[in-house]
Amino acid sequence: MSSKPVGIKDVAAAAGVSVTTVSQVLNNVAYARVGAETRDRVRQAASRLGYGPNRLARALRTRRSGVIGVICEEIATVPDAGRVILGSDEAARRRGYNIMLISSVATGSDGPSESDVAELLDRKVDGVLYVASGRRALRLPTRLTGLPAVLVDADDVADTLPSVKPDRPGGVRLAVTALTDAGHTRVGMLNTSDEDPARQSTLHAFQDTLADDGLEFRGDLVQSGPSTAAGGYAAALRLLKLENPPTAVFCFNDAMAMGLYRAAAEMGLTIPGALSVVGFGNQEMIAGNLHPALTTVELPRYAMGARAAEHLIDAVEGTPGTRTARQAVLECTLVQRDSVGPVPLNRGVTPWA
Amino acid sequence: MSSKPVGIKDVAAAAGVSVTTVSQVLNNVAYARVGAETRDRVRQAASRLGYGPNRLARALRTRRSGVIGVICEEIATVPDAGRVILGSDEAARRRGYNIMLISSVATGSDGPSESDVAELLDRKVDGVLYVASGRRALRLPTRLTGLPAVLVDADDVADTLPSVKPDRPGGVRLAVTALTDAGHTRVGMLNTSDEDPARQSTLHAFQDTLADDGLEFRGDLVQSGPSTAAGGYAAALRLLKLENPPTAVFCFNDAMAMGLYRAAAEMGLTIPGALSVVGFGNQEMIAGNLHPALTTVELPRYAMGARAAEHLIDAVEGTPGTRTARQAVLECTLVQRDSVGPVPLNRGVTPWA
DNA sequence: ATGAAAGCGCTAACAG
DNA sequence: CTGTTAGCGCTTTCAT
Repeated sequence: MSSKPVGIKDVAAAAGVSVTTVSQVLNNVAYARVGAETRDRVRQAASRLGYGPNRLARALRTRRSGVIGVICEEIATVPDAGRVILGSDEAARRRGYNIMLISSVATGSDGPSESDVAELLDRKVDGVLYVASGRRALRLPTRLTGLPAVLVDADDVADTLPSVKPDRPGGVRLAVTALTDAGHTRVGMLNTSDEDPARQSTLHAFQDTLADDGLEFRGDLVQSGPSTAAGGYAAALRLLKLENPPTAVFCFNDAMAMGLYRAAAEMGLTIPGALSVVGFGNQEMIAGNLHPALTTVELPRYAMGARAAEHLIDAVEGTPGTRTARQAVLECTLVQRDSVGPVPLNRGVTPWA
Repeated sequence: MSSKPVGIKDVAAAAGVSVTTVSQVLNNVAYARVGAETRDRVRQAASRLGYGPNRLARALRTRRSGVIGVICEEIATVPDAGRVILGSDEAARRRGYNIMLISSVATGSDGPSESDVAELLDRKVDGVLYVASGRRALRLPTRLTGLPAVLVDADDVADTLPSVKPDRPGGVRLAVTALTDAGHTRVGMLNTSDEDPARQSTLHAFQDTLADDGLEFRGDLVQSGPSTAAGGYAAALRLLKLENPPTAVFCFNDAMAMGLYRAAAEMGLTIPGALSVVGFGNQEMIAGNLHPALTTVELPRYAMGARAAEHLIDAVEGTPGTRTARQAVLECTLVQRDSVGPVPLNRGVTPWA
């Protein structure tokens, strides 16, 4: 109630100079030629008064708000949406920007709605970050044209916007290799049967890794189901009841791995003694709480957010036309816990010994 | 690249009126007396040109930005932080506001840092929402004084700010009652042993509910451990190995319930056949994926965010001094799934029959 | 080496 | 009923 906002005039008065000088000193204007002693006086006055520039006024004048709009799909339901937001926020703030967050619902192949974008446009954001919930190709509002934008975990149909995504194939390679490195040669997979853009690519990466390791791919060793624990359980049962079941299983996600745990327990198979498993996604809630704790691969959510923000700000500040690399692909990491072990003695290359 | 931003002047020119008239029409200024025909002309021109007011300029002039700052602790690690943010965003946008998001780390009993608040102040937000990660009492930066603020799931030490929180005791009652309503009389509890503000209150609510249902409270029926699956497992083992174990268990959170599932499985106790369980928190990742699916109580995260935003905006727009109710307490809801059943035949009031 | 003044796009008195 | 004008707080030419 007490303190009225202190403006540039107050600082000028306190320092005994004009507002011009204050502005130039505080903004470190290159060509400004101000005496060293004056500079000090200004800076001291400013900090003594607790002066902070009114960013609204500055934005109006400079046509640069220092705000980036972040449109996030399904923020409430997507696991770890918070991580990418944290990444963008921290990267943005390091460069003097703040983020304006808009949550949206994902509808079909559409990207942000016209009205979401309109709000951001009216707020004069310097650029927009679109955080997708299901890595798919989307169509973008026409109004967005002209504003720098970058996509997180998605492409636009015109393939004209920069995007940053996780290296999913690399991630599955990490997962599968964790298994083969432990000596497993019969490795199975629990894939999703859902309509998911990652379904095919995950399977292919699985096959490729096997091939690179000189292992034969056997179609019956991949079973599918809905990507939930229940789906994983059912698929796992089919997998483990095979005449010649795998000694290790890679799962499409951690929830399916959770289902696999149950199937294994029911069949008296201990993990990792009789069966090794690795998941995907590193849902802490699942992976950290399963017993034994699940080895899985983590998507670089934080880095994706940070990198996207960096790209965006580069585009905002760079000469219009100096677009940087269109696509950034970030590495996943393997989170090693306790679900991978050596090949059980009575199983292995020669089945049922 | 093509369209230059259309301003109020363009609309005025297109409609053949002055900017004043445009402003008044578009803002529905009460006392403005403008002909109906003129209004139409203005509105049509505006929409034809795709005019949207420059919110920065408007804010500068009206001293109201229409932006609320949301400081969120631990956005990346707190489960469902996204839900409260979604709630505040949707509520805010319904009233023409947008949110500027700042993520912060939770440090001790401190609230938002001085610098986080300073950034928001410079941006001229109309108010701030502070979303805490661990419902504790916190100290607020002095600079915040004068700006409307509301706390989500926390109190300030001075107890001077409005806050909105979940009715945890009510939630516990819901959980325990689900058990007693099914006929259980020997109900146990898995409590956290962590330093957690909710530890005591959860226990008390448990006791109170039992008392209200005319049930005796027995200290040995509550076992504690770290609030993880591992902690829940260990505590559950102690509980179930009691000479006279409970037929139903209420858990501090869903992770501990997950541990209880494992303990029960190892001891050959089926859920809900031999043992009923209800969790707390509704972590979908756990509750929905356990088998059988876990009955648990859900915190009103979305509603908390929405309500907090409503409160805040009321305070922003209301006559300074017309503060509404200081505290809002929102109800939890029971999410019924498959982990609660009747009292097993061979157990019950008379133990070991 | 420093200051005066114009103006970013809008709203709100005040005139007509 | 509608138009003119003066700022909101800042940056930035242009004078001095």
